[in-house]
Amino acid sequence: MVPTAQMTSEALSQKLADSGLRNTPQREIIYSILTKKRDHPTADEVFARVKAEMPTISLATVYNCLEALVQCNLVRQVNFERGPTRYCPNLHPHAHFHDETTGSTYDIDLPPGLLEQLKSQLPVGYQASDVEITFRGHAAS
Amino acid sequence: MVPTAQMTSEALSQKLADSGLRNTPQREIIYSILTKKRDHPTADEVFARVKAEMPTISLATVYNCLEALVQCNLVRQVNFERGPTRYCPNLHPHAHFHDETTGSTYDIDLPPGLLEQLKSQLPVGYQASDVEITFRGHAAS
DNA sequence: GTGATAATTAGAATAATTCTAACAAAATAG
DNA sequence: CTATTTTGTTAGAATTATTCTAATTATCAC
Repeated sequence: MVPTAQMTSEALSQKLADSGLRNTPQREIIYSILTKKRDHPTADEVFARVKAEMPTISLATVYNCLEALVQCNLVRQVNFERGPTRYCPNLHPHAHFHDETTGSTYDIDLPPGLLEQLKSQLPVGYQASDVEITFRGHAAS
Repeated sequence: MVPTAQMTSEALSQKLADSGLRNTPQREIIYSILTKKRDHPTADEVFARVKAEMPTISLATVYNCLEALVQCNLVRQVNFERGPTRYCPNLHPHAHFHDETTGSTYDIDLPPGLLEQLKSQLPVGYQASDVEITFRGHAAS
């Protein structure tokens, strides 16, 4: 996987401000946790990780901060079969692969134009703003 | 949409038996409700519809029966962004389109081989048994 | 600094689903 | 065909993930 550059505190603040939101220590830590280990953690898992650095944080704040990061397009929510929502800081269009044995989620890069190609195959009158592709199976690696 | 032939009571019983399950009046009514109006109802919506015909049925039974129909591969579960699970008797491989304005879900037929083509593009070591494609947007019709 | 606005927090509330235990129906054994 | 076992249904409690509420705290604009 290509390591993505860490966003500066200022860039994060700017992104938040663009959506009318403020930066806070909680939001910053949570965003850094998501970029540090891109394993699609749930809110509970994020809560556990952030508590190590900021023991007084509450689960409600974790949910609120994650929502703020989703609002300002720094993080995407990933859902799989009514399991808890997972959070993904990979903003490039990509699909997800769900390993049925381990429960792990992997990002899958898609050939450029594939999503547009899929959208173009919709029947007349269907205008898709987004396409979500999820693979389910077993990953060898 | 292509109207699909109604399955006979015997065929339903056979399908259930194949998975070691019995047929019951509840399972039969619920399956008929799903095939009658293929609008991807939630368990609650199925409950409301079945109560018209069988007022004494319980919501737990609706969940149990839907699960039985899923077990014997007569019905598929469809999930969208942590909303309640929806039930779909369309067994042909297909995608779903979620209308953001109405909340309706539509089946989208896919060109034959497209799912296999997608699976073949996975990195080495990723073996997908299933691919799920969900479009989100606005349907004109 | 002061008032307004926004964010955090703890705990209560909610929604969808699953579990539990009791009862009923159906299949199987004697 | 009756007894026994198995399976299915039911009502209500429990669970899980998430959201809401109200109080407190922090930050911003002046």
